[in-house]
Amino acid sequence: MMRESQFGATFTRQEDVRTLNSADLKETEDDNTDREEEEREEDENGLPKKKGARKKKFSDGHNDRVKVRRQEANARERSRMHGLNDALESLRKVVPCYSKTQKLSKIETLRLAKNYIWALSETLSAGKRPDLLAFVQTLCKGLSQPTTNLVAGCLQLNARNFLTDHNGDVSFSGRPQYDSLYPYPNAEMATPTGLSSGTRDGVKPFRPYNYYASYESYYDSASPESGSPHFDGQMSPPINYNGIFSLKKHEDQVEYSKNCHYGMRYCNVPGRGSMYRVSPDSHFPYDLHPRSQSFQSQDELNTGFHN
DNA sequence: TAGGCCATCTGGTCCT
DNA sequence: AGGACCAGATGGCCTA
Repeated sequence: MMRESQFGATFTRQEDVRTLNSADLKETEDDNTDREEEEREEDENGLPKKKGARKKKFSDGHNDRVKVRRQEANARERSRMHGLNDALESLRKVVPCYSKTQKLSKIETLRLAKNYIWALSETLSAGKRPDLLAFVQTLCKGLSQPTTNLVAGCLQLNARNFLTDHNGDVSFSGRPQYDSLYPYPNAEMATPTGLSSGTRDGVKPFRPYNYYASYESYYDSASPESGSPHFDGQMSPPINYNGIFSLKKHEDQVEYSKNCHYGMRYCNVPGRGSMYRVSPDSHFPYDLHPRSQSFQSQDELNTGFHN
């Protein structure tokens, strides 16, 4: 069954030129090849009309060569597309949201990359430290809601979202992530190595939440009086390392780069020699890979933000 | 089940 | 002539 094309102009042409799948190919390829030089004339409706069965016969050897060339072209095309996908995968790893299990689609990856470049350019041209919310808004422009949620979720990664268990593994605490941006009144700040009682025992049930809408409402409501969130003077513009934003000082970024050439999932926990990982039974929806250094920086971020 | 995303096949066009 | 690139068609898989 022919799928209706959304482009009417090409549809009429495609009615006559049926695209063949691999199964069809075997049956009709020889026939199509034979018609290659068939002469045509127009009928009373101006449509091409077959003049007659003047098929040019090709040898089996020629037909075989045609088949082989087509197969080779298919292989090249596959290889080309794989190269394209590899490049896209590389791009996924450097845009501000990388998850191995919940991959961004191709189009969303390109959109996010474009926004990221734009946001960084704006930061550079402004010559001052960016407002995180404005940065996030730029980042999420034109993205689908799920992708916006994913990006927002990535940006809200917080040290207190991860608990170190007795094995040294790191699991998600289950605390709603929007707490990091919208703390409950009197919420305590957690330390990198532990949580206050209010976070672990008082876990609030996760509920659907529109991150982007919350960003917007917060941002829109910000006034000079209330003050949009600012970071303290030690913060740098948000820099992405394999999907995790960092506001750490530059020397720490350099240090991180030296230690983590292959991305955060290969970073060792200081003093333990094992890797951080998100517990499989965690409630965190993405298999993000927190790096040890991010613990302090994320708290710095939140401290600065909350203040 | 519909819709989104993806891989693959395919023929057309352009370039070397 | 042959390869690269492109876009349309198609079917499979997954998810809401």
